[in-house]
Amino acid sequence: MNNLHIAQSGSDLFVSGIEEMNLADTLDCGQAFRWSSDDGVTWRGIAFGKELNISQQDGGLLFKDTSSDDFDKVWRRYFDLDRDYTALKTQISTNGTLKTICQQAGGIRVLYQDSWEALCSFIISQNNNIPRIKGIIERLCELCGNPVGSGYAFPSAERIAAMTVDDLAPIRSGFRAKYIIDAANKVASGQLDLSQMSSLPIDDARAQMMTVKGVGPKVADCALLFGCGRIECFPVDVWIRRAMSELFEDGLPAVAVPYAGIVQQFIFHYRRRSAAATSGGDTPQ
DNA sequence: GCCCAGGGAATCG
DNA sequence: CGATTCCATGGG
Repeated sequence: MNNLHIAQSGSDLFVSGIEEMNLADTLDCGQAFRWSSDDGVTWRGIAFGKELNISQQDGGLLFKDTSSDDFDKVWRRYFDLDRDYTALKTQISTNGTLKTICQQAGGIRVLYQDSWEALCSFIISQNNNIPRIKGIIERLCELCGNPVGSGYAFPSAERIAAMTVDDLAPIRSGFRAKYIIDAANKVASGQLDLSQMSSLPIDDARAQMMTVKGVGPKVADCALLFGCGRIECFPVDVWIRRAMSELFEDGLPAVAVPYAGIVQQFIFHYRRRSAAATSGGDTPQ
């Protein structure tokens, strides 16, 4: 088990007992698209309709202006703080290659995001690059999200369902606009019930997700992993396909299968980081 | 101009 | 079935 320690100091919350975590890697590895930082230490973002300023310092996480209520209801689960990543990494490190990956990319935690935001975000991600994905999502929030703090919340499915493809022109999402609208319509109408996705048999959940136009196996797995807590999902994109053929020709080692989604993030980050290191750092961040 | 980007739908043998 | 091609847009 984790030995999480939570201390209040004024209006801030300080959380320690998670020394193996790397906040910057976690927020900037391409699993969530609404976090930004000027210095790589302090991060600002909006999730579940709440703005957060957070930094990693003195061996812990500093949640600025955060009530223990918000921490318990939102951030504790969002940052997956009750999972013992140390034990997980020790277990999968019985494989030599995974041990190296854990050492170089094991600070990432899989964020538990809002299911609708995750579905919509990974629809936008298809055949796209991370900086542009962030831009499209930011414009979508500015276009029709509710104001929150210094920014805008991610718009609800109902709000987007009230719009047309032409209405989405300002966000410049290209051919993905029609997919966003279809997803919003199916979620807002109840035809796709995202609240069931955390408990449905995984093949049923995946099939449900794929009833949305523009949602195939990869986007479905990303939405299930990052938005519905389904860590058995292992989304395969171009980076993972490359990494797997280079590092694990016989597939994911059995010891990692129960945590496939978390290990996928480690591998994804490890592979992209090595690409950046060997190409002069000009690889997309 | 080219190629690629956290893919998927449509089309064609 | 598997293999191509097209899809919008922006950066390198």
